[in-house]
Amino acid sequence: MSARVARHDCAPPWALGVIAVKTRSFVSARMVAERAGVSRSAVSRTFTDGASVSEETRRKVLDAAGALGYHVNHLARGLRERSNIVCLVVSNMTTPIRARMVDIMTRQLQASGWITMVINTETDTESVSKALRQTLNYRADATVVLSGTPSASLIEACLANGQQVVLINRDDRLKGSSTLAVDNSLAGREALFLLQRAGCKRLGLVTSNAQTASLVERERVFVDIARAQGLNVTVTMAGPTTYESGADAARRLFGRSNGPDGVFCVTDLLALGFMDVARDEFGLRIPEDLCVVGFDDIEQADWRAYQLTTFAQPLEAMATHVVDLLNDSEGASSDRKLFEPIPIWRRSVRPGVKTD
Amino acid sequence: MSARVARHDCAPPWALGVIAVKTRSFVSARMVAERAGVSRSAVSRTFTDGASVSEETRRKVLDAAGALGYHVNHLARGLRERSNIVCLVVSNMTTPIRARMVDIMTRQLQASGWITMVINTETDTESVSKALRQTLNYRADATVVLSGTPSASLIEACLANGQQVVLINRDDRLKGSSTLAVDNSLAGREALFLLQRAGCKRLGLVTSNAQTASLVERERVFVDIARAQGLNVTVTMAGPTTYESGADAARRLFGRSNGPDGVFCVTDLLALGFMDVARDEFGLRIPEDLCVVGFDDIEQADWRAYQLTTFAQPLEAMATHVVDLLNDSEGASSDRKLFEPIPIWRRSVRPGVKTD
DNA sequence: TTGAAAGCGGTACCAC
DNA sequence: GTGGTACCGCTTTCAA
Repeated sequence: MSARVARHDCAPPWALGVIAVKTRSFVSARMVAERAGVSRSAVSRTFTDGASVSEETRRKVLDAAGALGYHVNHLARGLRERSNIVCLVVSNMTTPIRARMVDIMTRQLQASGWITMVINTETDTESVSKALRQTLNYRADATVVLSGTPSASLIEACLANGQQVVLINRDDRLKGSSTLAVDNSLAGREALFLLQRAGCKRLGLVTSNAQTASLVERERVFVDIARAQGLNVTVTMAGPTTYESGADAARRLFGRSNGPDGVFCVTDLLALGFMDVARDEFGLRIPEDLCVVGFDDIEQADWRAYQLTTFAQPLEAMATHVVDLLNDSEGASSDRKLFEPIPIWRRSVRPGVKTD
Repeated sequence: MSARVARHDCAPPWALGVIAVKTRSFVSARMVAERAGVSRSAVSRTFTDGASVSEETRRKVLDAAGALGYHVNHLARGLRERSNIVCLVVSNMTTPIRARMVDIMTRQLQASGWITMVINTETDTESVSKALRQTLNYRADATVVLSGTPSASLIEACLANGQQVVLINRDDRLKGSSTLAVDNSLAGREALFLLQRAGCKRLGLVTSNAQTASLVERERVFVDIARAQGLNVTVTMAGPTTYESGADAARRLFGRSNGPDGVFCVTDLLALGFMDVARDEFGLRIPEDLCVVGFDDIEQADWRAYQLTTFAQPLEAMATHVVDLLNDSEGASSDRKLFEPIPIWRRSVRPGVKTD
């Protein structure tokens, strides 16, 4: 691990009154008790919710605590009870959608009294494993996996240790873990519908090589339904789930004759890169010559340069559900909840010719 | 706080061998010791770096630990020694630049053996206070403030409790805390130089109402130097540090006659909104009619729709410095390190007429 | 090398 | 209501 050496290079707490120089180290309940002239138990009770302390004692304790700068040690508390720690496992944190997920999750967890340990992982299993072990080391009460691909065995270790495990937008549906996901097939179906209604004839689909369950599902449904209707779909997979991959996809698709006039990009980031190249390098007008649908509704999709029609994930609702799950703990552990993506209408798809 | 009730609603560990049903709760060293037929001390030593265990014992312990799924309890360990926890205080996490900071910081901290607790705060002092108290509750060894405005008194509480405190890009230079910042005056100066070299005559500056030390400094230097040269600068402050504010700023600046032809936006996000409106709503060509310089070098600045000339913060180097600071702990606690922003040349500023 | 025992900071249970 | 005590899980002397 780390190569740090420093230990308690400072006066022990009980030397406090004597030395009084640069105290260092944390204040303990014992110190507060001494100063307040009460027992440690009294101090503990003062800071415990269902207490039973006289107003008098309470005040003395609070005064002493304030003067000393006392803070209850949750590490010690977590020794007997729950640690109140939630581990958030996430990869690709800089992606706008992921950043928002982390933002919303941490915010809601915090508001509900949890403390969040963020484990930032590469997508590969190895680094997730290392990370998850930390989860266990710190006795997290729960692990929430936003992304990355943890090995089933490790998740099982978390479960075996009594942790709650919540998987978001992933397929591995392990016994004992809760899963929440966005209804990707709905998005795929709806995307196709939007493009068809706009009168698009030559359909394209742009995806990444990440091949996440979510991505694959969106693609599958879009393509299947289209083909069932006798429509061909040109599928392009240009690289990771990035702006650049979207740009590359556009070059491939329009580099040959007869490019598509309606494209579903399984991610906004792909869509934005795709749009830029379609316009700049191939002179296509959006939505006149080309309609584009994305997924995620990242902030940039609303920027004037794009105005991308897309689907929003109900992130706040999803986070609320996670928090509820954790707070219940008993409540229906091994379930799967599906959230409906919300279509966001902007200008990258033509208004559509009503045919009713 | 939270309203959760559940306690150890499960068989005690020592019932394991007997009941063997849905074990739950964490495995302890004692259980490993029993199974391995050694003392608890032996188990502890096996997992301590400078151990002194016979190969035989070690193997027995590791076998038992593996079978039981044992993980050292860092909470208990942190009771006597350092907790190895670092608190990362951050606000506005969805902002691209902030997301990257969090990403890089967590990654490097992790790599160096630290575990990161993320405290997501509104920018207001109150919520930061609440958050920082958590820091103390969990006995974090250090607190790293990426953004938000913690009250000086709380920071002092952290310091008094022996925490290391590192402030990034903030001005509050408290005794005992380390500060790292980007050289904002250099950026302001350089931005002005770029615009002048491009032949811009009517200068503008777009900032936000956040009035961070960093933002103020960039503005101050840009404006001061320009005025010292007899050039006037129109300063616009449209709202928070967002894309929309940049857009609004453009509307204000170009809504009247004789708008600027060279603008320094103190943040990329402002710059991108500014560019979109300048082009779409006022028909200005960039860089022919209008030159724009930003700051941060967020990913979007490199997108084809923008190609913004800007300054990058050397985030990796900064994170490395933070980690070094934490690992040293002794090393020059109360210092301030300045990092040079790196100019990134793109196409939002004209090549510039050399005049040498 | 090993095991026993003390202590880290709290909370819960116990009499008083 | 209050203080004493046991115990949470670990590391660390200290003898053996």
